[in-house]
Amino acid sequence: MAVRLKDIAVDLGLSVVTVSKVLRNHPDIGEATRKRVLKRMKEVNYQPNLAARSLITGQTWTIGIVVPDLLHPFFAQVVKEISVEVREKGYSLFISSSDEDPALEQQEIAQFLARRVDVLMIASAQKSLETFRRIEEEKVPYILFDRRLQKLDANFVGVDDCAVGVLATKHLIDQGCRRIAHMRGPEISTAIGRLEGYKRALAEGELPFRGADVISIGTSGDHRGEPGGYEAARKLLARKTRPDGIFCFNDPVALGAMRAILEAGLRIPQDIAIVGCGNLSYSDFLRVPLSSVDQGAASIARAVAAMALRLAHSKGPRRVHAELTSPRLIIRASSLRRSK
Amino acid sequence: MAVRLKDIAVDLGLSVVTVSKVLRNHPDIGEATRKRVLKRMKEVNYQPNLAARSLITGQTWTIGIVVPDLLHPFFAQVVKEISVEVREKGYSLFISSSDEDPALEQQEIAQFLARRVDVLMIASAQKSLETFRRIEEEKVPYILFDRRLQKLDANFVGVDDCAVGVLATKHLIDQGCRRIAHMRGPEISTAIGRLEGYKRALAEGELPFRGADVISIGTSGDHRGEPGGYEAARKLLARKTRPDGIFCFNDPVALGAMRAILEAGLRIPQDIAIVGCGNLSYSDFLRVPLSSVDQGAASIARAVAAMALRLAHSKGPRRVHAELTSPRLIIRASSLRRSK
DNA sequence: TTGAAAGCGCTACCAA
DNA sequence: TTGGTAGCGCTTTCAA
Repeated sequence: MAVRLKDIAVDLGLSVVTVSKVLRNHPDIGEATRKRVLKRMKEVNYQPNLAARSLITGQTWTIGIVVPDLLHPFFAQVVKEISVEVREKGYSLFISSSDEDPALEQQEIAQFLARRVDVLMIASAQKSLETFRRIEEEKVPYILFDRRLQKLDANFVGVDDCAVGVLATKHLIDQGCRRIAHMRGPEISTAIGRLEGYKRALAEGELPFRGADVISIGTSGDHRGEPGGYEAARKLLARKTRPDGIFCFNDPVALGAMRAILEAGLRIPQDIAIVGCGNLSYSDFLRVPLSSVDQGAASIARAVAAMALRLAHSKGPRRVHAELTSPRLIIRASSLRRSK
Repeated sequence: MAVRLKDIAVDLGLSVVTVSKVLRNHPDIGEATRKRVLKRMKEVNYQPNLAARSLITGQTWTIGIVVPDLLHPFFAQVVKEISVEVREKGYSLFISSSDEDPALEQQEIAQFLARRVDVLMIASAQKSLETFRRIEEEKVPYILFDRRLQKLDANFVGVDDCAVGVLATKHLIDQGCRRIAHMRGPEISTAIGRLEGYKRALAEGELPFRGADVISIGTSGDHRGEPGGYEAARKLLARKTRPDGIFCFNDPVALGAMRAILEAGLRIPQDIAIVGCGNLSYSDFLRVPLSSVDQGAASIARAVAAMALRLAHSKGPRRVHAELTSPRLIIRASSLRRSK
């Protein structure tokens, strides 16, 4: 049905090989022949069958990306930017949203491996290394982004989560907060890093670290965090001494916390200052505009894409590489207690 | 490098054909042989080379989806849900975010056609029919969603945009608004339909339609609409008589409008009531929680996926089919002037 | 500069 | 029930 190399070859009285060479810009082809072939290709709107090509070359010019939740603006933006970057180089992008389910994620990765993607990009919900060992067996290069696994020495691109925690917490200290709580995320690297940064900033600010001031918002996905933040804040407010600042794992959690605080008749930031993370698109328009640490989705995406293209073209064993990007604090009303 | 059918066949002293038949659950295979083969496949973790299979069968088990902006929550959700639906049936999803650029979109569609996707799903930014004629030439089934083109008789799934306009406008009338403005979107079917619904609701409510009350927010992408809404509202407010209700093409536009209105010292909804469309995730947490028409992204996604699976499996010429889903109004403070 | 032959990994068809 | 043969559309190698 579709036009094949052979059809063009027959039309022009040439061999398939010659036409194939023109297609791939092979140098030893006469100028006249090349022009004739290209002209004919245009005329019949020839599209090479990429499956046939892949079968021989072993390259598919496809990349697979797995994110825990495409609805999360951070991941949506990363995927969008990556799609632009790799398209320019002729790659197509397979997408999968794993819904934070390790089993589903594993299944999708297996699917992508079966499709012989040239590179895999994964913001993983895995707890074990099994899946990655499998990928390594297949010798398909892969890049983790946003989240990494302890004990797994793999390519990685993500924000410096410890710096996120420091930035947010130090800012709250600068704003005069003296009892800062932290609503931490689940047991993944991002939450662990941000907690680490929180502790470090407290230490630098000579404030005591109290284990009770760290409250967990459960194990469900990121953007499901609003109810989690609400519950956590209610618990904090029920205590004898309440915090005067809260660093929230992410923005949805911060929204939930804000809701509970406002409901309790307290003021933000005067009674409790809030900083989130993620810099949600519409943070400016909230009841109290939300201060937030921006992870720089665009620069992460660019770094992932660049690394992927490097990996796709390099042959043989590759050295593992990790890239940390710098977060940026966006100060809004929810944490601004002092005019400068 | 990777395990092939042939390797398994040799290991077990069988022919490639027999192993291939086991792989595909072909009936005429002895139970004993089948078990041996399956066992070995597990052992060596066999993954069939899908490119080789596609080359013969002509099916790739891939679907291509093109959206104008993946960062837009509506499209992110649609893609996410579709990815879940089609994955269950063994399909993988190619994604592309066209950035509302018809040329880029066309290029990506061409890429997907070259990859011989089994179905295409497009929320299109095209103005002309050329691209679609090309797709039809290739006989690849395609589905438009969210937006459709006049004069193009194609498969379509989307919300009933006229109903969106009616729902929003009628609600404003019910809330006592008597001079309702409409901030309309660019020249695409969604904006045209919503405007149509606006007019219809006015007529039903026996309110006059005034051309001047329809104000355009420019041609840039959906989510870029906040500045557009702000500008449009400023213009409306500068007039001698201002509206007491505004139906906005989408939520970002509504946010912009709200900003301008609050800045001008007016109250929402007492002075001006607002209804948007899209039901942004965090509408509840806005300065004034925003009433909005929900397009039902999930049900649109399911309908698109179901239609795609039908098309992928049906042979020969297919009848074109259009499916309209019903919008739902989510009432929040921005339009609630009367308690019931 | 051009092309014949071989083959990528798999499936379709038909014979044993 | 099993398997030989042919071939999907293309690239690779090497000879002309």
